[in-house]
Amino acid sequence: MLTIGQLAAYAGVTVRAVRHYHQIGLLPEPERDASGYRRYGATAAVSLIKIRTLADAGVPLSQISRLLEADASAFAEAIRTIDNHLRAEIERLETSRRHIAQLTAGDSLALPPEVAAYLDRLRSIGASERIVEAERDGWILVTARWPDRIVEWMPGKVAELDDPKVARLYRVLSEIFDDDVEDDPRLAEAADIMACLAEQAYAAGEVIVGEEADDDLPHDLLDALAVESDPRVERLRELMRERGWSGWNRMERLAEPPA
Amino acid sequence: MLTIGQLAAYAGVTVRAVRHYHQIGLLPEPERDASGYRRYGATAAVSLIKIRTLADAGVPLSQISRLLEADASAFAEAIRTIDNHLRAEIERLETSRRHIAQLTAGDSLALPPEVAAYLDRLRSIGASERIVEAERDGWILVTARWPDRIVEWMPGKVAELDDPKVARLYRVLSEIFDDDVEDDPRLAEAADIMACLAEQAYAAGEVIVGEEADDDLPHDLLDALAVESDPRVERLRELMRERGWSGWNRMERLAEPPA
DNA sequence: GCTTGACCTTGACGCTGCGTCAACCCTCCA
DNA sequence: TGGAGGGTTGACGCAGCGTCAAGGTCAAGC
Repeated sequence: MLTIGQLAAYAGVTVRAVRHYHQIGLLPEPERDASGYRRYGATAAVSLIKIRTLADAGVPLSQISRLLEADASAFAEAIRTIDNHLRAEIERLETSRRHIAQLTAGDSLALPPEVAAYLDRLRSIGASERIVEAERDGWILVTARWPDRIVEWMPGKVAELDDPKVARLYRVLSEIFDDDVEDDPRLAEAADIMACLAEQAYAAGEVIVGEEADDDLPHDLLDALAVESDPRVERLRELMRERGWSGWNRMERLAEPPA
Repeated sequence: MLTIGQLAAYAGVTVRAVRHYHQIGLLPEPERDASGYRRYGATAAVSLIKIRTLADAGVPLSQISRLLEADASAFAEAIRTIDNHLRAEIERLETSRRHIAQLTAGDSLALPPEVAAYLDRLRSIGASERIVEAERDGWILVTARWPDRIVEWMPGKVAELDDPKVARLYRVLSEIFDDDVEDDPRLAEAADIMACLAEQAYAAGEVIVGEEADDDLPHDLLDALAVESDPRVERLRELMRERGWSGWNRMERLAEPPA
C-alpha cells in the first residue's frame, strides 16, 4: 500500500496534483488508514499514470475521465478535437510572435511602418520630439478607426511636408510647445501659416484626409487629444477663428469672415 | 468625452476589459461625471489602444506599463524575453501534439508500440480481453518505472509466447477469469502449467525480466495489481506455494518443497 | 521516552484575463 | 411616463495546480 507521496513519485507527479485529481473527481479517493492517511493500491497507480499521459498530451482534465471510458472511435474523435484546439492555440501564439516582431521600435507601436516613416520625416524637417509624439498619438487614433485606409493616405501626407510653409509651421509649433510661455507671440505666427495653408487647400478644393462625413468621432478625438496635450491649442483655435477658420483637424471656413 | 462603452468600442475591447485594466492600475481611472459615470478623453483612447496592441502581441498585462515607459533598448530587451516565452510555450504545445498523435488506439495509451504489439500477440494466441487488459495495466506500471529498458525486454517476452505451454496457460487463465466460479478446478491446471514453466526458467538459469534487485516497489505493485483485479489470484498463489514456488511476477523456489 | 525531520491532513488564497451574473442607478427617446 | 439600453460596484468562475498555514503522524536516533 502506497502513501500519497509514494504514489505521486511513482507516477511522476506532485502530491498536490493527486489531491487536485481527487477534488475534481478524476481519481477516486482511496481508503484511509488508521491515522487518516490515504492508502493507494496498484490500480490507483495505473489510473494516475493514464491520467498523466493524457494530461501531458494536452487533454483538459475535465475530458480525461470521458476519454478513459470511451471506445476506440469516440476516443479517436475526441483526440482529433483536442488536436484542433492545440493547433488553434499554436496558431494564436505564432500570430502573437509575428505581432511582437513588429514592435521593435517605439514609433511603430500600434502603427504601420508607413506612419513611422512619416514621423521620421517630421523629425527630419525639424519637428520637436513633443510634436512628433503628439502626431504619433493622433495617428494611433486614426489607425484604430481606419486601419486599411491609412496606407493610401500616407503618401499625400508625406508629400505635404515638402511644402516649406508646412515645415516652417512645424518648427514654429515645436518652439512654442517646447517652451512654457503662457501667451506666446509665436502663436499668432503659427495661426497665420495655418490660415494660409487652409486657404491653399480650400482653393485647391482638397478633401481633407480622413474625412468620412458619417463618423465625426475620430475627428472629435483628434481635436480633444490636441487640447489635452497642451491647453494652448485652445488659444490657437481662437486665433484661427479670428482668421475665419473653425475646427482643427478638419478646417472649415466660417460663414462670415470677420472684418 | 467618451463613456466607457464608447471608449471600449473605439479601441475594440470589451467594457469589462477596460474596467479590469483600471483594477490592476494599468489604465488610470478617469474623472466621473455628475452621475458617477466614467468620462474618458482622447488620451485614454490612445493609452488603451497601445495597451491592446501589446496585449494582442502576447505581452502579459503585468509588464505592459513597464514596457510603455521603457526606452528603446530596454523595450527591445523586454520584447526578446517575451518572445522567448512565446517560443517556449509553442514548443510545449507542439510536444503535446506529438504526444497526442501517439494516442490513436486504446492499447498504446501510456505504452510504447512494442508493448502494444506484444498485447496483440497475446490476443492472437487466445488470451481474453480481460487478461489482455490486466497485462496492459501491468506493463503500464513497468513502463512508468523503466521507460527506457522496456524496449529491450519486449522481444524476449514476445518469443516466450511461442511456447505452447505459455499459450495454453493464457487460454486457461482466460477461461477462469471470464467465468465467475469461486473455486474453479482449472485453477489447479493453471498452477501446474505455471510451476512447469517456472521450473523450465529456473533450469535455464533465466533472469526474470525486470529484476533490478534494488527496487522491489514495481514488483510489489504488479503483485498487488493482479490481486486487485481478481481475488482468485490469491488462490493461485497458494496453489503455487503448494508446488514449491512463491511470488508472482518473480517466482522464487521455496527452500523446502512440501511433500 | 524524547526530539527531530520528513511526511501526512484540511483549508484557503494566488495566478491570468477577463466573462458573466446580480442588483441597482442614469439617460434618452417615443 | 415607461422602457430600452446604457452605466455602477461586487462577486464568482475558469484551469491546474503552487504555496502557505497550522497542525497531526511516523520512523529513527539519542
